[in-house]
Amino acid sequence: MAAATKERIVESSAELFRRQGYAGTGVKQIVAEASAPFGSLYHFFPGGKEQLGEEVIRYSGAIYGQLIDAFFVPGEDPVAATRNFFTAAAAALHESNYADACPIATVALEVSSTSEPMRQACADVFNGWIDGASERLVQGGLPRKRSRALAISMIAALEGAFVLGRALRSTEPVEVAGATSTEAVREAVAAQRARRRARG
Amino acid sequence: MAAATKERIVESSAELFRRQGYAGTGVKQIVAEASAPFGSLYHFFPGGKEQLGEEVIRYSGAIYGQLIDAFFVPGEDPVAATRNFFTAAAAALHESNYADACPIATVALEVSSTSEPMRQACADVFNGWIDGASERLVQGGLPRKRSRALAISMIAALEGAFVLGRALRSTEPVEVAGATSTEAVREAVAAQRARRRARG
DNA sequence: CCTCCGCTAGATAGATCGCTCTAGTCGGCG
DNA sequence: CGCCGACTAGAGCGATCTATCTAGCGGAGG
Repeated sequence: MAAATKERIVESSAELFRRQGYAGTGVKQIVAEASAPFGSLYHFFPGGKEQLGEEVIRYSGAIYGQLIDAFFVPGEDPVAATRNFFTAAAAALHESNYADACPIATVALEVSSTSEPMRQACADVFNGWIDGASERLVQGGLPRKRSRALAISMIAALEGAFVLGRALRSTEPVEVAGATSTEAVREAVAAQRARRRARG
Repeated sequence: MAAATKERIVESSAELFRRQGYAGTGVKQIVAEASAPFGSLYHFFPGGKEQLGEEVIRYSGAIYGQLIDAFFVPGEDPVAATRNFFTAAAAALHESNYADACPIATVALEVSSTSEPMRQACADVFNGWIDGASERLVQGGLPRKRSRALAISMIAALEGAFVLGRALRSTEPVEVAGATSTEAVREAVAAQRARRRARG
């Protein structure tokens, strides 16, 4: 089926955008990487490169969101989940030779002031991640407000650690951010337990 | 003097790169924004756009490093410094209509896998920030190792919060990351005080 | 079988890219 | 003054950019 071509275009774009950004990737390079005919790109994405960019953001965002969900399993220890998540992120960064970090951060920074539809797509993805992680922490027994703050802190720490890690070619920032985030979750859990005990 | 032209080119480039990235900014746009003759760009930067990019990274990095230093004054409370720094960052983000966040993060992500000299420039800048902030925390009474971890966590938290904040058009991530970082510094200071008391 | 249409295929347009080149201006110095 | 080097000024090169256009392939439905 021909839909496979569209999928290949999206996947190749996702990989290229992640490594070299949106503006730094040409449509010719995309179709070459995807082994797709040039005309197909404009057949599936009549809105051109910008529409492709938006769909790639949402696609990559959904994949990475599932990855987050895979670590923060309801009912299991959120402290261990946080630690494991950052450890896995550090390993993936290292194994890809510091190329594959966040799939949308590069594009997000590029387009936040230049393309409203793409910026909106990034915002939707980030909000999805925040809400998802937050929900899992709530299920882990933390108060809603505290969970949201932790989720934002955690995602911000990861994104920033990726920025530093890619430039420094080191996993240290991811490891350090992971330790700090894990500690923050541990304290939140402890504080909540203490509150429950006090209440009875 | 003619050096003023070079300075205008660097400053205009810094602003454009920060908002739309390196690949998304053309040299024609740079000289137009700087009101500089086109030929001057290649007179001052014979290495072309890449050399300009590298110098802009180092220039912007130095400016922002001074900003960090201005908040973390030796002898003053590092907890308050952290809080004030993030508060100021949130205000700057809001006032620039979510355009001016980190001056080099966008470029750092773009070039980390595509230009070794520019990637190295970003690494040098980040290392400078980390060492600078770390040194200030040491002067504030914290152990060296703990200071480095805090500095990395703080800078990563800020960078990530900028990524989220620009896309979401909200200062919430910066505020939340600031609160988390401030709390981490507060705990480190408290722990160090306790250690000192125990030792006598 | 034939027609229709989703899709493939790529040539090509028109603009823009980074960059080179020559010509010219200007101030300072011998 | 005469000269020289630093800088200005922009035309223009080849390459590459995004996007459009026409032409044709090939399977499904009438």
